[in-house]
Amino acid sequence: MQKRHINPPKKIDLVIRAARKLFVEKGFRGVAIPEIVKESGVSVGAIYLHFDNKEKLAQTVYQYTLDQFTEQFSECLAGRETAQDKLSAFAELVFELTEEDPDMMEFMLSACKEIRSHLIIPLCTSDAFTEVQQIVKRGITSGDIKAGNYFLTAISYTGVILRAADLRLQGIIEQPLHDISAELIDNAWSSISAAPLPS
Amino acid sequence: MQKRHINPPKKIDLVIRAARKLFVEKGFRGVAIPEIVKESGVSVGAIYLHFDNKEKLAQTVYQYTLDQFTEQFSECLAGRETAQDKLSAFAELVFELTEEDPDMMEFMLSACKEIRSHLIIPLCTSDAFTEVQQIVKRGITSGDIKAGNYFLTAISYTGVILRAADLRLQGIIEQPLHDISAELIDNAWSSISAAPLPS
DNA sequence: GTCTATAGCCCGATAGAC
DNA sequence: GTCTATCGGGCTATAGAC
Repeated sequence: MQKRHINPPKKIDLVIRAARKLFVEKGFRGVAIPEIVKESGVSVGAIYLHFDNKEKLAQTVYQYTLDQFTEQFSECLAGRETAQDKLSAFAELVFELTEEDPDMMEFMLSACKEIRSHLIIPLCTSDAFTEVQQIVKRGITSGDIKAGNYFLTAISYTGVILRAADLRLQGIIEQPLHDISAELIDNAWSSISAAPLPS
Repeated sequence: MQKRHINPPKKIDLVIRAARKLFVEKGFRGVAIPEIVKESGVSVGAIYLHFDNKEKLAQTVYQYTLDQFTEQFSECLAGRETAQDKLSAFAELVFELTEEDPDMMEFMLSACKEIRSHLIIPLCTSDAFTEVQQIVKRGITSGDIKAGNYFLTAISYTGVILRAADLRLQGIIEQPLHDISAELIDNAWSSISAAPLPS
């Protein structure tokens, strides 16, 4: 759908990564351009050559992050057949990214809220999240997932998963999510499953 | 525990309310003191007489908001007996506040994340949220709620509820939460309930 | 294309009259 | 206690050398 490349030329990529890291640490308005210069090694002039302004830069960071997530989610879905398996794949990806690339995850979940542009796509209408909604929709049709408003069902599942990721990113959950993912995924699935789980 | 009053003298209250509204709209760093002056009708000097600096003001707003929520939650619990009823009361309060006092709810959920003070209490260790955890803990003991880590169980329930509130505040959910609260509360409870629901 | 230097603006916090 | 006026600092974005 979007034309952006996941691997843009090196310098731009450096700027995006550095900006994302700093946005997560200090918030969009808390980061000054000179800091991005220091973190990325790219000069002010070069940054403004590639991005119209700070806001545009942040939007690019957001789109870059969304694309990254969507691509990884697509890969994770390979070989997953049932709705339950596909949703588990979503949860596992979220948990893995939370541990391995916390900047990315935190930016996706909350740092981006500071960018108040009207043009920005809300997370839950992004490709990966609409795909989750479609998985749920088909799961309802096939009888695996309880009947109901598919959007509400989808956010119930993702609500459990994303809240855990959020609390882990804030340092409130101290264990790696991998250690507790089974319990969380079980809770999330229970919230939307059609049949009671066999004990 | 804390000594703050819920109803401080009028002028301070005006400043807190105005600041919270603006923080939600534009973020902590996006709000200039002169704007708070205009919104509250209280002058710069008066603001700095009562609050050491902008950061302290934000912390006061946060504590004020938490106290407000805790007090209302306590009232809502009156007459609720079972764990399920008590958690429903939590959910209903969140939904009601999301509709009736969106500034308060949005500030509590996310605007406060911008205040990076080390002294700030995370939401889920605040009085109201630790109370939810205790409700869950007792529910596990009594057999109403499935066995497991009580903290993870609590965040699973609240995850469903808070995500719905968040999406409503962002305008992504278009119906008033009251219209869909039954389905959401059912999903949240299913995620942690010990027994399968009777169909 | 890439850099440094700086113009121009706005903000937080204070000083000092009332 | 409350106000207005203002200072000093730090920011974004640009200008202009290389």
